[in-house]
Amino acid sequence: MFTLSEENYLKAIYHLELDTDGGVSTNAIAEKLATKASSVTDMVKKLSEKEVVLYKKYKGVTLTILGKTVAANVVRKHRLWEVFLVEKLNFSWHEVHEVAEQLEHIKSAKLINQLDRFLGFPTDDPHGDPIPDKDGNLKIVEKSLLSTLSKNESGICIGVDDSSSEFLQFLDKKGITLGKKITILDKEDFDDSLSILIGDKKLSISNKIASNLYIRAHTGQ
Amino acid sequence: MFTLSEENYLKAIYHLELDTDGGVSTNAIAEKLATKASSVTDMVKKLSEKEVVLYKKYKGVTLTILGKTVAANVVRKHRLWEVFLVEKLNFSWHEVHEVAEQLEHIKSAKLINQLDRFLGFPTDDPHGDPIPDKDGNLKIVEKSLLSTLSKNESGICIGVDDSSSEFLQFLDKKGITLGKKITILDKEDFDDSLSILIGDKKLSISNKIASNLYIRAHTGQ
DNA sequence: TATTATTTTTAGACTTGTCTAAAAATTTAT
DNA sequence: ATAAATTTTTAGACAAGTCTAAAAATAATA
Repeated sequence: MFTLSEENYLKAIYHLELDTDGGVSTNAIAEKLATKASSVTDMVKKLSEKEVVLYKKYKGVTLTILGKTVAANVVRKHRLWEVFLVEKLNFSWHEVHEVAEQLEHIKSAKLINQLDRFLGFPTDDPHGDPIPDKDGNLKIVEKSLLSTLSKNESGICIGVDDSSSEFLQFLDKKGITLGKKITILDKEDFDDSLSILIGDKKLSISNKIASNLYIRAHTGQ
Repeated sequence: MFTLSEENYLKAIYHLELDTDGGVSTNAIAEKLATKASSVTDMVKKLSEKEVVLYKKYKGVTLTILGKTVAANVVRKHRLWEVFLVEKLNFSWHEVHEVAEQLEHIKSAKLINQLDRFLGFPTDDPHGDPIPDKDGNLKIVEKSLLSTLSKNESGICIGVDDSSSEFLQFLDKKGITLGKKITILDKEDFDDSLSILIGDKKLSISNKIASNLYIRAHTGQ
């Protein structure tokens, strides 16, 4: 069994490994968890003894198969609870993270299995992130950043990169939600801003926004 | 804000105060929390500084108004989650306690308000215990132990005193559930066992069982 | 490649919540 | 009312998880 703190470290390493090649650095973990590198070193030694990470001094950290399974399960719980909060308790997508951070540590296999069923076995959380299955496997979806599309290309908005409360509330204000079709009307060379069509509305967005929106290519018309 | 441990102490004191007159003893708290009296002394000093309990050395502990509010809120959360588990996730009443012990510590006012609404503002948990309202007030219901009824009296089963998994599973096996009408057919002087009619079934139960079942007097035929 | 800068680890300390063992207070019983 | 038994508190220790400051290793640069 793992403590709350251990679970948080495993989750952080899990997320960092997804966009790092090779081991994850002590500093990276410290930054993600808003803690100190020295604390990370201590914890990583403990996790290594528990055989959930591989650790060689000064050489970074990687999850073992076991560690990956544990971490994915925490992520699974986090995302299932987020779905619950939005679908059943009328939370907005920008309000769910903080509460899910707590709920993800509740220990009960039955609870999470029944919750999964109750929610209709969802595959994605409210931010468009995939929910790991019981074995920790992630569905991989072909996705591109909106900023990489060319003029006249279009696609379906399927996720966000930055899921901070501020960004999500900004999207709400602009009417940008998951599932909507977005078409690039124009790209401005000067500042890389975009003119887009979303639903039936025309909108101008900065490159920073476009670099935080994931799009699934819209095949056919 | 209170730590998980502090919340558990407050809850224990809250429950103990309900059936104790005067302050609650250090030993009683220790027993309820399966800890040592010396640990209780330490914690009680801390709670006293936080002004949630009144404490005089060797004289026992009582909750302040603030402490009572905090404790009642934890109990409220515990019982609302129990309703959720039974009503929405198909848990049996003997399975909910352990999970609710974890869920009761999740901190989010919106979560608990929305959960309450989602469940239809329930007034009782699956064991028949009342759910404190937002201000911590408990509905008081006139109830008697089944063992105190006389021959030919009857009432509705509305709760249990012992809510251990073992007892609840025993009740399941015998078909004794909340809401059922129970009539005393006979009382045996020798061992104080009872012959009862529950629904359309005749049953013989020991005094120990009857001393753990709460009954609401059934006025009128 | 020698030197500087950065990253990582170690050493020692602190907090929270717990424990054991012994001392002090209270209660019970003779 | 004094002695014995019980309860409660104190004192000191420990584990988990964190921190700061200093030392060691690695990486970057001149």
